[in-house]
Amino acid sequence: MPVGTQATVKGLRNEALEELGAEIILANTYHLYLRPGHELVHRMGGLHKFMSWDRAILTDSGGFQVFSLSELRKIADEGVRFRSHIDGSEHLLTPEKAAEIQLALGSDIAMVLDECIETPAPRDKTESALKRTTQWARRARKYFLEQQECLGDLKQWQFGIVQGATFADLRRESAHQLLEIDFPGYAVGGLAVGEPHEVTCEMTAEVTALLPKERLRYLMGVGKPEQIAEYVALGIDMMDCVLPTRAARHACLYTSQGRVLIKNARYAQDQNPVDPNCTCSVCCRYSRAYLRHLFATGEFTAAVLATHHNVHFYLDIMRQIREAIEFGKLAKFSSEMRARYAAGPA
RNA sequence: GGACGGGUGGGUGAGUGGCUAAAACCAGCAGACUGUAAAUCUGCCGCUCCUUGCGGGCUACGAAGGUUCGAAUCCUUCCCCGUCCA
Repeated sequence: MPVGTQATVKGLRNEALEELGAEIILANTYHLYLRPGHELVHRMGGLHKFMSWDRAILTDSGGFQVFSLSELRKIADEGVRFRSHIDGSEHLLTPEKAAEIQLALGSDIAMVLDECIETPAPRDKTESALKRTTQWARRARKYFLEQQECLGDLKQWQFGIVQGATFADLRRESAHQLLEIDFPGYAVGGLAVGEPHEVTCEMTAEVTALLPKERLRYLMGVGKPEQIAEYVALGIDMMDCVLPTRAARHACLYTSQGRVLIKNARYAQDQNPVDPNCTCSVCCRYSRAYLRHLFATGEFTAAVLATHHNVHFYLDIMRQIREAIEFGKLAKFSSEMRARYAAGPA
């Protein structure tokens, strides 16, 4: 899932996303609540209409902002009190409020508010964050079901989020508690935020072992190209990551041959496409030398083209994974990807 | 011809006796980025040597001399550039 925090995937028009085959994108509750405001979006006919995107949208709850904006918020059992990073105003985000905002936005999948903490984290801190996340999930679910009752047939799905940092038993406990609450889909949160990749995999495996295969299992905020197939092999169905879009803006291109840091002087006269094996419209038309020049001169087309390529590359990885699964070759594909990226920049 | 002002590292531009191989910014080179406060952030950026150290040597603030223990900073002469006056 390409990430479009502010109701846009940075650097791409929706036409491009459609052409690239994106079926679902992410948007963010906290950010859209602050600006332009969920009520405004609701009045404009909902997020899909507002941003002119009729494919699926998943809205993150603001739980990640508990982690990333840690200096601007205070957590209590009631919810999270944020000081706006835009104008300093204070806002209380409760599990109910986060659900309400997402209902107003009208996303297809809403996430419950969770407390995402850094890893590694001490056990007592993890336990209290986990306890709170479960309580919040319960409250969010209750609110959501009441609204559903009250408003009739709601198409939106609500997902719970497993926490527990790097403690296997706490991860299992979290999963069990969420299963008890009963969600149509489950996410694994609070990973890839500091711990080694092997630990990310271990924790993911602990959780997917407990979550039902018939329901969607979503690993939040991952990953690097070479890690994606591994997560799928562990039972993950959905992922989102800012890496393809952010790295693109920072001149890092992902290719079939590894990373290409396109600003490097070595590409100044390179007439080859970014990735000779890529079929995206950027690789079909432009050279490495030209892309490097666009970055060197600070043209925003640089970011546009790079983002287009990277998102194509990521979505193509997913297409290849589906194909590999059909042919029973997922493990082989996964190890090939790891080998390709082991060497570092191409 | 005269009166002022000014010449600093690839660029812009601080510095007006020692803490200055010389601020800051830009350019250049390299790196990081994982539910986006990110078109962001970090490191290097005169040459050279080694035992790679808050190490040694050399060169450097228009040029050449001088004063001083010590000069980008003070003095002298010269050369450039800008503005104004004739």
